Amino acid sequence: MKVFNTLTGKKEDFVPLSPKKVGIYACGVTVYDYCHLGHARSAVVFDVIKHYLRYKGFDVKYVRNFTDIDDKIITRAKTEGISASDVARKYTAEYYRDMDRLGIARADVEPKATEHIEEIIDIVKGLIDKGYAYEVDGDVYFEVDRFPDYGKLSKRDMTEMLAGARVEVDKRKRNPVDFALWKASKEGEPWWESPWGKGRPGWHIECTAMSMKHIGESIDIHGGGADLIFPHHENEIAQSEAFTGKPFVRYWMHNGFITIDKEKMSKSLGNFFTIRDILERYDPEVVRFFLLSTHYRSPIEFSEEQMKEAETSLDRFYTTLMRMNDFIPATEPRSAIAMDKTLEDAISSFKTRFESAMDDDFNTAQAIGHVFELIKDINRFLDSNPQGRHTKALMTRAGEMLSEVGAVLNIFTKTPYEWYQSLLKAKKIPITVDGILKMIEDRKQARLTRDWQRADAIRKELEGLGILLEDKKDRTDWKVRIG
RNA sequence: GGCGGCGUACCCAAGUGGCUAAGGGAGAGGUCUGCAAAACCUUUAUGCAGCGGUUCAAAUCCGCUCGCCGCCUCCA
Repeated sequence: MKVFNTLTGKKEDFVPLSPKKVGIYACGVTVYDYCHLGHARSAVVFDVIKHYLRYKGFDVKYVRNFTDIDDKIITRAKTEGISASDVARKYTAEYYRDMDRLGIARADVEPKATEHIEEIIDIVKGLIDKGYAYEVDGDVYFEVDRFPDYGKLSKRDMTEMLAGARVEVDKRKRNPVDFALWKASKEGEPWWESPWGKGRPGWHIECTAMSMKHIGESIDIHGGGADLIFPHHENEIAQSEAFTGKPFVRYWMHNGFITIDKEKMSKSLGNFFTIRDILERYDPEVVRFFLLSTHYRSPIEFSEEQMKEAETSLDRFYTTLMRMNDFIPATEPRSAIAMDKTLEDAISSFKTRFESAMDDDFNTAQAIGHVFELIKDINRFLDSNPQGRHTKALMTRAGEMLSEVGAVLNIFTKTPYEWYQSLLKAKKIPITVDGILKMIEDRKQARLTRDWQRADAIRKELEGLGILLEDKKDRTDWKVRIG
């Protein structure tokens, strides 16, 4: 397995610290507002990575944190007129609401900064004792000059950074790039007792404390959005390695951004869509498919058109699945045996192809491509009008394989019926399944009497609502129109 | 200004040294169908931003140029 490591800038063989065990720490969210699509991408990507590592037989411990104390939370508390902890509680609940709807499973541990104040204080103390940090007026700063490797992740030189620094220089810092480990609390702000007085943790230190507590001093994979590389992850390395003297992370993994009109989707630009906005219009599976149809490190352009294409692709998948399902119960076990060497080969090699795509730095885009190659082979085979026990076995095998792969990617997991039902809901189509079935029945009567005009009128009426009918040999199926 | 990334067909998107450049969408033609839809078949890049170079061999490596984006401030 190869994994792209931000630290070395290369794809490397994946070798965990202890064989068959993997510790992953992914930076979660600061709970001060609703999550947008960018948060969804990170969550989906690391969720799939976790699933795939388990699929490969690793014993995975996946930790995803919440930053529940921070400047932005405090600011938000003021504007909403509630306490900082209420802000954190509220948006943590909203986070779960969105992620649950997106089908993102809970991490094994979901630690919160405020539940690790003791550990944080211990590390800050340790860093002061070791001479890596200093206290000024109740604030504690990490002294970047004391850590020669500083900049190794984001590949920057401290002296150059100073030249281009847009940061306002805090005179109390020994070096403008020094960053806060602990902040003295101002009047009215939340605080915890510490050796340096009342205060709260800085942003970066919580991840050091929580990853060490829940995984260990060295972890296999640490991930997050690419915007966390600097300063957040750079600072984490400095703190953690200064504190333990050990390498902090073996593989740093960062997902790319979502863009709109080629620009990064972000709060500050205001060009973002919240997860719930998008789920108003699209099925969660469509969102996941959209996010996985591009490699995790590349930027993804968000647009209605892209979402429609994702929906269309999924529809192709489920249409084929419906054909496969149709076939299975309809077959008489005694009828002639049909063989299709091409399909057999495609099925046999499918898992290998899927795995080699995923082994190559979790290339979900290619893996999905392989799924559609198989879909094409299945359709071709089904078009050849096969019969018999052997065919049935092939379809069953193909179906099992698709659902196994689907479980890893967390797409392709519905039944076709569930897919159309949820499209009905996502597109807010004003007719129930029973209503549709009733009209199909009426049309069937019309067709029996060869009343084509009436039959076509019913088809038209449903089409107006966004429902398409497909006449099969023995019945009529309905679908939701895409686009 | 420093650092990093990207530029593959009409659109999206894999592929990073060697068989016919995956897959999806869109378009055109066809098969099938009461009509449709779906599916399938054919078709749409002798070429991978441009120009040079390395190599028996490059979309893939190197250099330059152009264009776009990101990070350097909170950010997934």
